[in-house]
Amino acid sequence: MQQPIFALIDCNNFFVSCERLFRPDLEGRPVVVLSSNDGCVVSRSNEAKAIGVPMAAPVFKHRDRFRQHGVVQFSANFELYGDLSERITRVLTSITPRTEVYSVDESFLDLSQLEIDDYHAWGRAVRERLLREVGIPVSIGIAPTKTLAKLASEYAKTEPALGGVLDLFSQTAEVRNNYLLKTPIKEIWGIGWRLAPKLKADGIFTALDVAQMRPRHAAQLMGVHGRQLVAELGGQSCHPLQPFGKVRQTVMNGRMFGEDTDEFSVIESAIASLTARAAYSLRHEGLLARSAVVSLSTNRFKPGYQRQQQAISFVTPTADTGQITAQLVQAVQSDFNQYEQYHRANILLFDLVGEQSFQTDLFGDANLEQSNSAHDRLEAFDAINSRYGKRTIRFAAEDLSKAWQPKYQLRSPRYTTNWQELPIARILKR
DNA sequence: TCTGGGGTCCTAGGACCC
DNA sequence: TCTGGGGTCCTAGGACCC
Repeated sequence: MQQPIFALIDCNNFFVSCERLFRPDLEGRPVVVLSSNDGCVVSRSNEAKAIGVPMAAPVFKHRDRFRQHGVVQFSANFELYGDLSERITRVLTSITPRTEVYSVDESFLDLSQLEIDDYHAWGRAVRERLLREVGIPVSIGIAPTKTLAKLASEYAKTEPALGGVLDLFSQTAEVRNNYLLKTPIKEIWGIGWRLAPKLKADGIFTALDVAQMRPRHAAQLMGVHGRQLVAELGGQSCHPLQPFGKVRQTVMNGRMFGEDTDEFSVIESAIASLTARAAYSLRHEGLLARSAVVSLSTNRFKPGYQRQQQAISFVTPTADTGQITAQLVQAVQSDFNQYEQYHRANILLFDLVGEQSFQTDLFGDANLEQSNSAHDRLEAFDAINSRYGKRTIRFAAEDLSKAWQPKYQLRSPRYTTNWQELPIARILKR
């Protein structure tokens, strides 16, 4: 088996870059994209980083700074970002099918089967092509392991002299070690805020220190991940390319409400809507759930924070929106307290099985006819929505109330996925 | 007043069994 | 009834990622 050669293609400030694609007037200005309810900063342009807006900053703490520097704000427009992400994936898979879509803005490619003389030049060409065909700038790191490719892409992003590409694969061990030496541990993929102080207490400060740890020692401090981390930083690959993605284990859907509520009908409406989305994901991927959890909570930043949670399991695995909603609403009702101000609802579907392979319960045969008719009904339901637009038909419970819906006051048009919101070009005669 | 959403994997500890 | 070792399964929580 040939050694893999990984390229990590990482979109620069992805959400902000998507917004700028349709607003070229925002080039050079500080821009941020905000999470649901316009609560936190989730993407920042370089100019926004430069004036000191931290990642995940709560917006209300930075209002003054935003005003002072004329920071342009957008509510997250995931439909737009998802569509542009797919366009990038299409280009990358045309380069090689050995592509793993790691997240909405990152993909790993295995280059070991391609004939490439000069990896840096290859990276530059891919970068140019994505800029030309999709319009999104990327950074590219190339290395013998995913962890090193990730590290390389960070330098490709921040050191302009590299032209957006860092090839650590073709470098000598000495050059590679120099990069490891100047990388603080918290920048390493897999070391977060809990492990970093623990390692520092042990005298480990740089990626090179980690690479030189005894594997046993690393395992003691960080569990099995530690051992893998030492190997990966040393150039020995532990995380193979997963071109077909990982099999999904759960479907989660949760929202903070636009405003807090003590009305059960509002909560019922939220659960119905969250379930509709989650169950659709199941059907879309040909999956059924055997179990679910639903939880309600009050605002965790207010005194008296409460969280209640109920688990249910289904007699027969299901992706039926109506059935799941009914059971979740019933479960939540038992603990509902009319004197609480609820702030958030979450649902989690798990114990997933493929719809082909699921085993019926003891009474499966008796239910078969019923379950087939439910299946046909949902198929028609999804077909209508796919043809005429999302939520063209929906369950009545979803519309009991809109009070829970998050606010997206600053959302840009869905330029590429909604006919009503296409950009309009005007040609001026002169 | 205002603090995101959606995931994965590992581990420690309890319950239960022989 | 108590004692001890060792195995399995389940669950809650921790840690990480984007």
